[in-house]
Amino acid sequence: MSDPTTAPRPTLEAVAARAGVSRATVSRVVNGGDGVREPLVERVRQAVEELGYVPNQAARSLVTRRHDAVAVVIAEPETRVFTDPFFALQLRGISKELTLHDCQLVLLLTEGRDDHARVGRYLAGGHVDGALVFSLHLDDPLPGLIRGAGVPTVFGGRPCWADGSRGTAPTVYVDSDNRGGAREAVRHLASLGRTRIAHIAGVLDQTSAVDRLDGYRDVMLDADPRLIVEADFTPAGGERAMRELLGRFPDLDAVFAANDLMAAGALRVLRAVGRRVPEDVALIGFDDMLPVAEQTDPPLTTVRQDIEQMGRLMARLLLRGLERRGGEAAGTPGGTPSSVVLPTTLVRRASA
Amino acid sequence: MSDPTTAPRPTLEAVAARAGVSRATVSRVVNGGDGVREPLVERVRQAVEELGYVPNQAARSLVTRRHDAVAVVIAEPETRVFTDPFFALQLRGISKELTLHDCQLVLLLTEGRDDHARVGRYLAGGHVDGALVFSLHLDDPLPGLIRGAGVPTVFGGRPCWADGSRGTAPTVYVDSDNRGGAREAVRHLASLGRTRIAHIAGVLDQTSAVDRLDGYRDVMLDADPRLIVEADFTPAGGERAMRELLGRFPDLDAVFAANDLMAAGALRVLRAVGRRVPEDVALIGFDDMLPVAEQTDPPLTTVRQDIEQMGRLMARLLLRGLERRGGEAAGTPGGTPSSVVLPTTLVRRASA
DNA sequence: GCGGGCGTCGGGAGCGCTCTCACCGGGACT
DNA sequence: AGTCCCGGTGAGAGCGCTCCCGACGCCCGC
Repeated sequence: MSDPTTAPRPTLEAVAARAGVSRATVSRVVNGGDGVREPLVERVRQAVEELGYVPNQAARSLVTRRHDAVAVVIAEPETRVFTDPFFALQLRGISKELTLHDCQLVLLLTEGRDDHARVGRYLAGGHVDGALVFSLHLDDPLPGLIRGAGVPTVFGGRPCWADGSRGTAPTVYVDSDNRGGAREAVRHLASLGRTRIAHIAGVLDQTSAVDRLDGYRDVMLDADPRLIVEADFTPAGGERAMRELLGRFPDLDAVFAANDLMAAGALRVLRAVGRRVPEDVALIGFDDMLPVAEQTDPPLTTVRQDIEQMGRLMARLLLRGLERRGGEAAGTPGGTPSSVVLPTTLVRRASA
Repeated sequence: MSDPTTAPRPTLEAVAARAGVSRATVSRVVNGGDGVREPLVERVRQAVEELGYVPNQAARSLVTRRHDAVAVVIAEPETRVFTDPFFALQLRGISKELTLHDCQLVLLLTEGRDDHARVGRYLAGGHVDGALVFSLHLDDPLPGLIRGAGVPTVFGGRPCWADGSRGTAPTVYVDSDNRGGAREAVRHLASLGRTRIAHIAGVLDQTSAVDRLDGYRDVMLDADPRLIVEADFTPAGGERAMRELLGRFPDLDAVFAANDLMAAGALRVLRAVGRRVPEDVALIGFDDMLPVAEQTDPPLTTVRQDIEQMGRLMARLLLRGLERRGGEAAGTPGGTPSSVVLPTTLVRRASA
C-alpha cells in the first residue's frame, strides 16, 4: 500500500479553466486535436501537462461505448498446458500488439463450468470491445457462449466447428500449420530412409492433435494404423506410448511425436531399452519448446511454430475488425478479416 | 467477429420500469438488496433475469470511483524468464483469488523504458484499484514510478529496497523463502557427507539470486569464495559455470545451482566429463520447474516453491488492503497487511 | 388516540466525459 | 455591398449509474 490520501484528479473542466477555453476544446485536443487551431492546441497541451491530467476512462466509455480493452480468455489452464510457455508467449505477442493500439488486456482464466458462465456474463456485459479466446477442447461450451454474447472474437487455434463449413457466421481464428508441419516432419523422416515411422498423437479432442495426426497420415498413406498411438501430451504419456509401440513393432526406425514433451518421454524409453537415437530410431517432436527440446540428449529435432507471432496476429485481426465496425458500419473495402494459418519450420537438431 | 447488430443493452431504468419500481430500488437490489422488502426484491430479480440486465461498469465506476479491477504488472518478460512456467502459475493463483472477489485482472507486460512510462501513466490514471507488480531487477525504475503513482501495490518477490529499513512507506510483498530453501539444500548436501560444495549463483541483480547465495553462505560459513560462480539462470550459463568450477576444484563433490535450468546445464557438463551424478557429484537445483527437473537424467533434486500460492496471497493481501481503505478510512483493527514469506520444500529425487 | 421513530421507497442531482448544434467571424461569390 | 459558406469555438444535453435526502407508511409507546 502507498499514499492513502488520494489526491483528487484534475478533470477536463479544470484543464479548460486553466487554458482559458471550453471543455469541448480540451476534449478535442486530448483526442487528437483535429479542428483546433495551433496556438490553442499548444495552450491546452501545456495545461494538461501542468495539471497532470489523465482522462477518466470510465466517463469516456460511458458515452463512447468503447473501452479500449479486450478480453483474453484462456480456457482450462490445467497444469499440463499451463506448464509450457505457450500461453506466456502468446500473451506477450498479444500484449505488444494491443499496446501499440492503446488497448488494455483483461485476462480471464477459467476452469470448470461455473467459470464459463462467469466469463459468458462478463463478455455479454459489454465490458470489453472484443475477445481473444483460447479453447482447446472439442466439447468446450465456451466458444458457443461467446458467440452468443455477440462480442467480436478471434480464436487462438482452429476451433472444432470451423472445419465443417456450417451456415454459421464466419469464425476468425489464427492457427499454425499443424498439418503441414507434421507432413514436413514425417517427410523428413522418410527422406532419411526410414520406413517404419510411428506416430505418438496428442489428445484427439484438440484440433491441433487431430491436424498433426492428419499430417502424418497425409504422408504415410497406407501405413499400418497400429503405428499410431494416442497419448496425452505429457512425458509420461509419451513413455507409455513408446513402450506400446516398441511392443507392437520392435523394428520401428522412426517416431514422430505430436509434441516435445511426449518426444522427451519417448526418448527416455528408447534409451532405456538400448536403442540409439537417431541411429536406430529417429525422433521428431513438435512445438520447439526450448527448455525441453534443447535439453534432451540428443537435442530434439522438432517443428517450430512462431507462437508470439500468433498472438500478435490474433490481436491485429481483432483490432482491425473493431475499427471496421466503428468506421463505415459495413461494406468497407477489405471485407471481414479472415483466419490465418501460420507456417511452421522444421528445426533440425540431433535426434533426426 | 460475430453479431454486427449490437443489441441495445437494457439499462437500470428499463429494469425499474418492468418491475414497476424506481431506479434506486433496482440499484439496491443489484448491489445486495439490503433495505428492500422481499417481494420487491423478487420482482426486481425477475425483471433483471428477463431482460438479461448487466450493470454498466463504466457508469458505476464513474460515480463510485472503484473499478473492481487490479493491474498485474510484469516487468521485462525476456524470453528466458517468460519461458518458464513461473508467471503462468502466479497468474493462475492471482486470477483465482481475484475471481472470488469479482475483480478483473488487467495484464500489463513491459519491456524497455518507454513501456515503463506507459505503465506509470496507466496506474496513475486511476484505471484500477490496485496493482500487483513483478519486478526482478535491482535497477528497475518501475517500482519507484509505481510508488509515485499512489496506487495500492503488492510486490511479487522482495523488491530490492525492502531490505534496508528506509523511512519510506511500508512495502508489502510476497516472496518465497529463498534463503531458507537454499540453506536446506546445502545442508542436505552436507548431510550426505559432501564437503566441497559449490554454488552456481543466478544474476545477482535479483533479490532471489542474492537470497539463495546468502542461504548457501549461511551454511558454508568459511567456504572458499571461489566455490561460488555467478551465472545467468540459463542452461548455457550453468554449463559455463560448471566447467569453470571443475577447473578450479577438480575434487568438488556437490553443486547447488540457483535454479533448475542452470542445474540441467551443469548436469550435462558433469556427464560429459564423466562424473557420475549423484555418486561423484551431488546436484541440487531450485524452483522445481517440472518439465526440466523431472526430465533430466537423473531427475533433479530441487527446492520447490508454491508459486500459485504466492499469486493467491498477493491478490489476497491487495484486496484486503483495498477493503480496509474503502471501509473505515483508517485505524481499523488488523493494521496494514504486511509482507509474507512462504516456506519452500526440498524435493528429493535422484541427483542428490 | 396521537406523536415520534424507524424501515422502505422514489426523486433528483451529479460523476467526467463526448457530441451535437448553434454561434461567430472572415473570405469568396453573386 | 450583401449573402453564403465554412472552419473554429462554446454551450448544453445526456451516457447509466449511485447516493443523498425527503416522503410516506407503519408500529410502538405513552
